Amino acid sequence: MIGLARLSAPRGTADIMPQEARRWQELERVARQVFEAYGYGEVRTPIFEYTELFQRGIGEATDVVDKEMYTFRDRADRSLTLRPEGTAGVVRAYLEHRLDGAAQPAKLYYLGPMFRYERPQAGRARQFHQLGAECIGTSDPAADVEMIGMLAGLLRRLGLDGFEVRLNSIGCPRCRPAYVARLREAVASVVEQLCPSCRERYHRSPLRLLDCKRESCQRLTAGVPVLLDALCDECHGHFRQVRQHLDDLEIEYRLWPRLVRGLDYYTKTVFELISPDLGAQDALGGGGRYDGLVETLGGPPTPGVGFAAGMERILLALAKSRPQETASGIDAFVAHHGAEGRRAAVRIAARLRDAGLRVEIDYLNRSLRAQMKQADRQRARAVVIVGEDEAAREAARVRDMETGREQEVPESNLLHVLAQGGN
RNA sequence: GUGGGUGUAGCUCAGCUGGUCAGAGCGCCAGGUUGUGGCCCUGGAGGUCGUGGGUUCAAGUCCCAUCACUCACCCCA
Repeated sequence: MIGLARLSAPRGTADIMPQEARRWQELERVARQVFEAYGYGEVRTPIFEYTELFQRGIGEATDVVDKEMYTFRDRADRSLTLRPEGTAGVVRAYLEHRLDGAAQPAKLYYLGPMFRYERPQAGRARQFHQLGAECIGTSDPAADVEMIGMLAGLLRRLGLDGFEVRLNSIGCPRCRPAYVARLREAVASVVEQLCPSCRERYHRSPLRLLDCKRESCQRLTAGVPVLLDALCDECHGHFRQVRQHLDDLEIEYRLWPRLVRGLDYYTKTVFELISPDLGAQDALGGGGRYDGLVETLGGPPTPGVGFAAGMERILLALAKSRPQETASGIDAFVAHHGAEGRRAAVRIAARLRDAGLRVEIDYLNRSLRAQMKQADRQRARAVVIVGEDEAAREAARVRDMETGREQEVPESNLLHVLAQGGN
């Protein structure tokens, strides 16, 4: 029995206890509703995949693949990895189930745990949860906007509205290499003055030089060519249409020329939704277009676009922007006294529950006074009291906890009285 | 992986420069009310002072290590 003396959930994981779980259920319910409204169907893919899927899909040079994956070998020595994001698995399923041969585009959504080995902090955990959607098989700019609109709509529907939409285009394999070359050239003279991670980026993924948070780096790269000005005609046109659709839908956004993303598969449109209430990890969700991903994973050339949002972060932002709603109470508490009263109480509680009422009963044989206190704490609308006398008459006293009014009711009439919400 | 902060009762926290410092409030349980909640009063249960070493006559209190939590960097959801 090693380490069990401490008994705590592993670092970076958390239990979601009943009170909190209700908020999760509400989020899930609304999310499914929104997804269905947009014509998306749920897909449930495995929690783990072959490691290679993520290496190829997300990109070897990304931080996620390079140092954040939970990778292990199974008993047959296969390398498996707990999924660090949802898109790769969904695209894999799309290909495996030959959705490329079905009606296009395929519209899929998912919901569930993801895993990344990182140092936990506010809004960041090792096991966290994302909800997301993928629209595979169309390069229509309207699909890009559908993603942004769907996520923004979901957040607003939940009661969040302080978020900001940031938008950029990072081009395609036709225009990006030339830009990256120009960028490298422009930065070459100041490389030595950049922060250590930017010096690393300069070699591995120059685009990410653009969104370093350090002021010193920002200053050094201030005059660098702007990605948006370097797009090829196709990417430029696509981006123009994306903006047009956003305007048509009256979705406010800010152009964020330095927004790049940490996963290699993105092309053209990228976006993030930022919350002002979250601290350092302030992205509620983000996504973009990935026109090369399906092909990278072995399928036919197929465009796609998607997004993912952090469920913990949404809940966190919701908690900060909205006063805590009080949990609803139960319909009735059945209090009893004496052996016969207890028998009757057990029977009554079961019947009321069968009828769909939320009913509690004391199993600790406590004094009536203690049972009343318990009922009060659980915010019971009514208390059904059954003592020896009432049991003998096959009746019970019903006390309205709001008004304090009490009346004796025949057992056969209890459901009727309680269903009316008082007496 | 790097840096800062914090670890004392279920929760929020007091415990000054080492010597009744093991406490408070809330919560929980019971009683005050032989069968009746919210307010009030009384009592009770509950703590390896994160863990392991060390210094000292004496260590929540000082030192070292370690673990955990937390915030930030990095990265992202």
